[in-house]
Amino acid sequence: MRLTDTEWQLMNCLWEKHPATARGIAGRLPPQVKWAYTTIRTLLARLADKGAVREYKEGNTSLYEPILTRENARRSALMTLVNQAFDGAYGPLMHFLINDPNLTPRQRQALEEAIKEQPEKQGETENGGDNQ
Amino acid sequence: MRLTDTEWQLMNCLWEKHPATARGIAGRLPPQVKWAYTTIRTLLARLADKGAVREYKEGNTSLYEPILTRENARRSALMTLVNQAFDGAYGPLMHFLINDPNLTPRQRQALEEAIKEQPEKQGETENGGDNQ
DNA sequence: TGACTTTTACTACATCTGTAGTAAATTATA
DNA sequence: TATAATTTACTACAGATGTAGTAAAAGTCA
Repeated sequence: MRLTDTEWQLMNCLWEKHPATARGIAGRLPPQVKWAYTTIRTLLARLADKGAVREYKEGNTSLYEPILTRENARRSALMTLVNQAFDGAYGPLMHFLINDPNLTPRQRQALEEAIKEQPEKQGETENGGDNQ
Repeated sequence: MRLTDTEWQLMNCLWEKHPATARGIAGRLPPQVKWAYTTIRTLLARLADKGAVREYKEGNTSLYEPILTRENARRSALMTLVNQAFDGAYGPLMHFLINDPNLTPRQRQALEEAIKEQPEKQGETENGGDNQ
């Protein structure tokens, strides 16, 4: 399951608190995000189409609930990144992380330890059952 | 600079060897990827538009060369991921990594060390000058 | 109950992405 | 130097994404 930028924003709100109404989500979006109410509805409908959320009615009002877990969404986003940008292996990703300038020396050292025994080509597992 | 899926494929070829012709790139794409020659040209033109590659002529033939570095492309892809999926902080990402089932116990242990002194909210730096 | 406010159900529309096709110009080749 | 193969320069077009708008139905409140 791939999420778009806007879908991540909504899902982040939903994971934080659910079930939620469109209005409720609107209230918990980051302050810079100023979407029309109908925009939020449109995006939620698309998420429901994809099977990432479930929509049900309470009286006349729609409530939304995540089906896709945060865990799984993260896993597949990370796999996508690793596959496209890091040769499909965690090793290069970790190498990259240890060169990040805002790591502390101790963190860097610990990461180096982790990489030492990195087997070849981890993370090449091609999206098999990443949903739910 | 954001790259799309197809753009990553081309850039990966270009970083590996450049300058390169469209035909040459076609030859170095992964075998499952079977794009028409003109598709590759279209994508390269879009990359040139974005300023990710430079296109120049050798006689009648176009040669391409990356302008965006692999390093920077990786950095910004990682930042995007961290921002949208991991609360804008490396900590949760690392937590996630240590729970990956195909880590060795020693790696896991080393990563745990790295996380211990994780400062709050790293990686929240909002895409400021991530190009070039 | 009449007048707002909210919600729903649809529709809209520009841009971006994936994936070419065509015609004309250039280059290689028999 | 015809003919074939390659490259260029443009155009095309469907599906995904971002971002709403409108009209009608339902709910709320004076």
